[in-house]
Amino acid sequence: MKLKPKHNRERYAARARIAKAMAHPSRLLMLEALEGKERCVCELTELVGADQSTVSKHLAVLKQAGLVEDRKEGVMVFYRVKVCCLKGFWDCIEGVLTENLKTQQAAMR
Amino acid sequence: MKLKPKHNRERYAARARIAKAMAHPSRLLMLEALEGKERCVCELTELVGADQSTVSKHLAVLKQAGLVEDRKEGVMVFYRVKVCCLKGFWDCIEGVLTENLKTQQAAMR
DNA sequence: CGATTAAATGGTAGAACGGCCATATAGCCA
DNA sequence: TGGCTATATGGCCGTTCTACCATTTAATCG
Repeated sequence: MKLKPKHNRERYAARARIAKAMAHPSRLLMLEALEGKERCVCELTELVGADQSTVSKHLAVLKQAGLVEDRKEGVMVFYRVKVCCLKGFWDCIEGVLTENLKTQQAAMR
Repeated sequence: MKLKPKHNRERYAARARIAKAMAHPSRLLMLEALEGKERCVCELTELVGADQSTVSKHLAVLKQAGLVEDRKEGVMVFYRVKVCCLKGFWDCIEGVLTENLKTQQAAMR
């Protein structure tokens, strides 16, 4: 029995949406900074070193993807990581980078 | 002691390059299809259902990121996954999707 | 209330992406 | 050699992304 292609397409589209949300240096940086420790937008803005509005929009992307959630406290908004599966992601990315380095070194000989 | 920000920036840029290479439905589909089984471009083209040139370019992206490698055999080119750490990636993505579904269902009440 | 501060939103310009078509390249075979 | 097939590449165009600036919104505090 063949799987329904429509469903598969939607499945990969959904996956891609998540991956896309992570596919930016600033967002990765924030994601890592937010693991196990919530931070306000002002702190993240300082960390990233971009305009506050830019950071706010990046956070909206992460939130929309379901990767982070926020909490309002007075004037400030604190963000934190919402999911618990990021380690696998980091390990994978690092694994690829390590692999690439190896390939690159092997190619130099 | 503070870490050098320049290096950190480059590190996150490198990570983002990998994540970006995966952040497309067709590329995710191919990546999964290529796990443990090499396939020619024609087969992948059929699988994805896009123009052959489009698929070829997607494959170039995956290759450039170091995620797949290729092997020429006669007129055909066979691609296969080059890294061994994709499981962590899939698990992470699926984890987020599951989490999102849960959140969504909880919100309906 | 008015001033101040944190964050979000709207607007916009430039860059990057993604699709297809047309074309080039390369290997195979008659 | 000429024709056929599998891939890759170049070009073009519409869409999306990303950054910043300007402005709005919301909460706090005189």
